[in-house]
Order: sequence, then structure tokens, then C-alpha cells
Amino acid sequence: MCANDVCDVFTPSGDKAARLKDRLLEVAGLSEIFKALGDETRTKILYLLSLEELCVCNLAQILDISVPAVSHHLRLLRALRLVKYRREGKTVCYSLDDEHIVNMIRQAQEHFAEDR
Amino acid sequence: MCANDVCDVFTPSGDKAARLKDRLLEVAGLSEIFKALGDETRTKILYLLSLEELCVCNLAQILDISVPAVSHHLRLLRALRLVKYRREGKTVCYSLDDEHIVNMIRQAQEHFAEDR
DNA sequence: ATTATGTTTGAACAATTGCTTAATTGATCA
DNA sequence: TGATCAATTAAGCAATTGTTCAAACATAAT
Repeated sequence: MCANDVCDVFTPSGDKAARLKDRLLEVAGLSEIFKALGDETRTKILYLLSLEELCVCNLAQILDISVPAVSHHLRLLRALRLVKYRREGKTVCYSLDDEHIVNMIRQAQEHFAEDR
Repeated sequence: MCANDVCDVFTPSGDKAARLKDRLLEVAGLSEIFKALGDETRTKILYLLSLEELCVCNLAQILDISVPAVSHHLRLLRALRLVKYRREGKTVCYSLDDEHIVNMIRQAQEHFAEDR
């Protein structure tokens, strides 16, 4: 920990630190959504679903992982209301339930592109 | 795995699966960026730095965690070119090096808001 | 030089995560 | 009802992650 009288970007009264601490409330809980996208497989799932509606077994086929693995990921994405599902006979069809996700992916792509 | 002749959203030749598999290249490696935001502490760091330039020890103060913890996170964010730093005497000042991050955070906030 | 302060790095450890296999549930059809 | 197929859930395991403590490095001042 730094000595407050040396490394003081802050005002002596320390109210600035408090003010910044308050601003943190604005991003509280937000990382849950990013955590969902923080897994390679889930990013792929979300991107695929942004292209078209797909059932669990098709996702497993495309992603080359087991059906239960896909199901686990979808369960998490469902909990965050990022995807919605629709039962069609024996199969369950998933699709994107959030247009913001696509925007986030686009932003990440742009960052990557500039990264040369 | 599903039997291809029953759960066939795909064409019999299977070229559709192949086509979708190709599209996945468009999001390859993108989850690295989201992984950075997928940690509560790092989301806070990035948000604070979007508000103003801060040194390591100030970040530790505001976030109530140890200085090394902050440093480790900054190291990761540096590697992803999400933050930049500037030495000022003994202290090192960090700031945001990517406007896309702020956009991503805003998108996440909007999703959260609609989530009621 | 020596001391003091801010930052970084390394090692170790607890906690979390993502996967697989096996068992269970849900739904359709004979 | 019984059989079949898709999906979910549960349990267990390997791998990753975030943290702390201790040590090393960098800069500035005495």
C-alpha cells in the first residue's frame, strides 16, 4: 500500500477515492455477461446462433464436442437470458435472445483488427 | 450424437455444417478479450481507467485488494493492449488504450437494464 | 552508497471451470 | 405400453485462474 502523502493523485481528504469507489456500482455484476463470452466455445455458440437457429445436436456437430457439453453451456447462457429456446418435437432449437451480444462481438473484432 | 437422418436441420450432403464451421473462423481468438472482462476485478479496473488515468497503488486503494493483485491484472490487460502505461517518477500511471472496451461495457449495461 | 517507496515478478495454494461418462427426463411413434 | 432418440442433469476429474506472501527491480532522495 502506498503512503497517501507521497503517491497522492487523490485529494488529501480522500473523497476522490470514495467518489470513484461509488462509480464502481455502475458496473456491478456486469462481468457475468463477459464471463459467458470469455469461453471460446460459448463465443462460438453465440456467434452461430446469431447466424441462425440451431438445435443442440447440430451445435455439437459443428463444434465437435459432446452434446452434454453444449447443453451445459446453453444452460448458463439461458440463465443470463442471452439465448432463448423453442421445443420442436424431440429437438430443442436455440436462438439468440440479445442483440447486444452481436455488437460486443463486433467491438472485439474491431479491437483485434487494429491490433495488426 | 444425433442420428443424421433424423435430426437433420442440415442438408444430407452436410455442406451446411461445413459452411457454418467456416464462419467460426471469424470469431477465432476473440474470447481472449472477453476473458479479460470476465473477471469482476478487471472489469472494475478497465472502467476506472475509462474515467481517468490512475496509478497502481491508487487502483489497489479503490478496489481494496493488494498491489500485486492489481499488477497481475494489469499485466494481462497490457498483453491484450487494452491499457497503456506511462512512468512518472516512481509511480506508473495506467490508462485505457481501447475505446471499444467502453462500448462493450455499455452494451452489457443495456442488456442488464432490459433484464429488469 | 544507503534508504525508502512504488511496482513487478515468482511460487504456492484454494477455488472455479469445462470436459467426459453415466444416468435421467421428455417426447414421439410403433 | 414399450422403444427410441434428443436433451438435461449429476458426478468426477484435469486444467485454469485469482489470490496472497515473499523476493526482486526501478526510481528518487538523503
